[in-house]
Amino acid sequence: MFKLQPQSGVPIYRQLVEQVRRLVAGGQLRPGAELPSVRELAHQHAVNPMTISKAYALLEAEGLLVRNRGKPMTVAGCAPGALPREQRLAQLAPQVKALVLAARQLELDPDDVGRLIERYWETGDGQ
Amino acid sequence: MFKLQPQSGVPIYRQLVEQVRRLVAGGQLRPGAELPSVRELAHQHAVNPMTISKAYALLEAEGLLVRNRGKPMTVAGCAPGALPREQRLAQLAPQVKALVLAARQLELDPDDVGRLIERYWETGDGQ
Amino acid sequence: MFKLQPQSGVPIYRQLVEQVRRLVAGGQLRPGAELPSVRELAHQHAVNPMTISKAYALLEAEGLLVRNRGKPMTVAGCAPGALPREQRLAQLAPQVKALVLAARQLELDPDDVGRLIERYWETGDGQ
Amino acid sequence: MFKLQPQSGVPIYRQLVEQVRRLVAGGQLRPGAELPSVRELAHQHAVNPMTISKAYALLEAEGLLVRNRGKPMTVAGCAPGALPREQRLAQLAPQVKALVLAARQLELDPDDVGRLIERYWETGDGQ
DNA sequence: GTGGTCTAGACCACA
DNA sequence: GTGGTCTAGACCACA
Repeated sequence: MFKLQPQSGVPIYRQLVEQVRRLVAGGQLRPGAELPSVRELAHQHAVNPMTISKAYALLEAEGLLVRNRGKPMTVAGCAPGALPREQRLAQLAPQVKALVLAARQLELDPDDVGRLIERYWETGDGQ
Repeated sequence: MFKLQPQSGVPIYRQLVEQVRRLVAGGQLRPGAELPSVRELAHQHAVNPMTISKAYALLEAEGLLVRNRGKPMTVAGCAPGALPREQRLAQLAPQVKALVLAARQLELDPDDVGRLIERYWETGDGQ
Repeated sequence: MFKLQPQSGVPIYRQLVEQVRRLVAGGQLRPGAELPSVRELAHQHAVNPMTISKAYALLEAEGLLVRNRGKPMTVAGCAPGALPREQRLAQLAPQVKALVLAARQLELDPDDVGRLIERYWETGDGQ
Repeated sequence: MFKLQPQSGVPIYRQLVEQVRRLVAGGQLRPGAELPSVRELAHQHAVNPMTISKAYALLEAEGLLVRNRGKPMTVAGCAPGALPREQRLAQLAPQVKALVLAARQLELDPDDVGRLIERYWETGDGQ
């Protein structure tokens, strides 16, 4: 469900926060849905439980997740369901801008990038 | 020449290192080309000079830049010139994979992403 | 400036969060004021730096404090300054209610409590 | 008879323990008096029975309550009856100190606090 | 079983 | 100097 890249420079807890936000925005995590337990995620990704816990705590403070004492955390009932496409596109903008910057610095053109995207889309094993 | 995003989570010095690498790989910075001074860059981006200095030091250790006493740093003469397209594409892969992951989590499709890329490409204001 | 009671049952980081909120609401910490460093506070109260850090992070998320890279955290410029007395009284309500409950269970009367309050007020060394 | 605040940061079982101690110290629960059943309390406060049970177990270990097979727990016959006022005041001290600290941080004065106490005393709905 | 709190300590980024 | 991130691991509160 989640893909974490410890090497990327982006803090792990932050990667997790962003992925949860996107899965909710995209409708793959609906209000009420249960999240994997802290321990389970920590074990799966060979990461310390506190790192996961920190991400969950931030998402709770944000109102996106709710804590259920003694039970798994869930997506908040009052969380916005899947967002309209426009807003989802907006959420992707920073990453797209960064990619465009990188591609231009590498003297590549939009078609190069488009082909790369298609290639990784199909395999789906993303990162 | 460079775009730094302090908010992105990626360390500033690391953003700078990667951008220099790309500009060299893409041929926009050719062997012998001069780089902006530490002080100038620091001032432009409202960043501590030591941060810039750290990036330059890493690039020097890597052999990509050379220090010239009393004069601006330059791209090393023995630096690989512009790389073949294949290698430049390979350098973009991690970012593309991350973008594909994000787009799929947002339930967007490749065309959505393609249109976004075209949009930001034209404006050219990178990030 | 702060008084932490590890024994009280209330998490330490939470005690700290509440005290900062009150000092800001009361005007003793004005916008722009610097807070003690994480290490200093941790050392003073014989507490782990991460515990202090967690409190500061929450207050930053709340918008009450701002981080200044490499420099001490400060009260946010846009933080509400000292609040009107009514709001400060409201902030005290939960504790007063709890105290009233406790006093009634102990079969004490309001004058008993009043005298206790005066006694501890004078010494000022509160807890 | 009891008021539990899950939000207060103080563990629920601990709130319950302290309230029983106070009701005994204040004479409202006399030796031999019956306590509500675990199940009943758990239901009333929407709390897991094990939480109530833990509080009762601690009070039993302390000698304040006794378990009666098949019948409700009771206040121990050998429990100290109502305590002298001095001791009851002493029991209130930590909370009063905490309140004084909070009030001073909020730049309130003893009269403000006194009026608040009177207000909540009358309504009697404690917390 | 669930998540929360705290410690001791390493190492990083930035000023 | 400042704060941030992460680990390994103990122990707590609650279901």
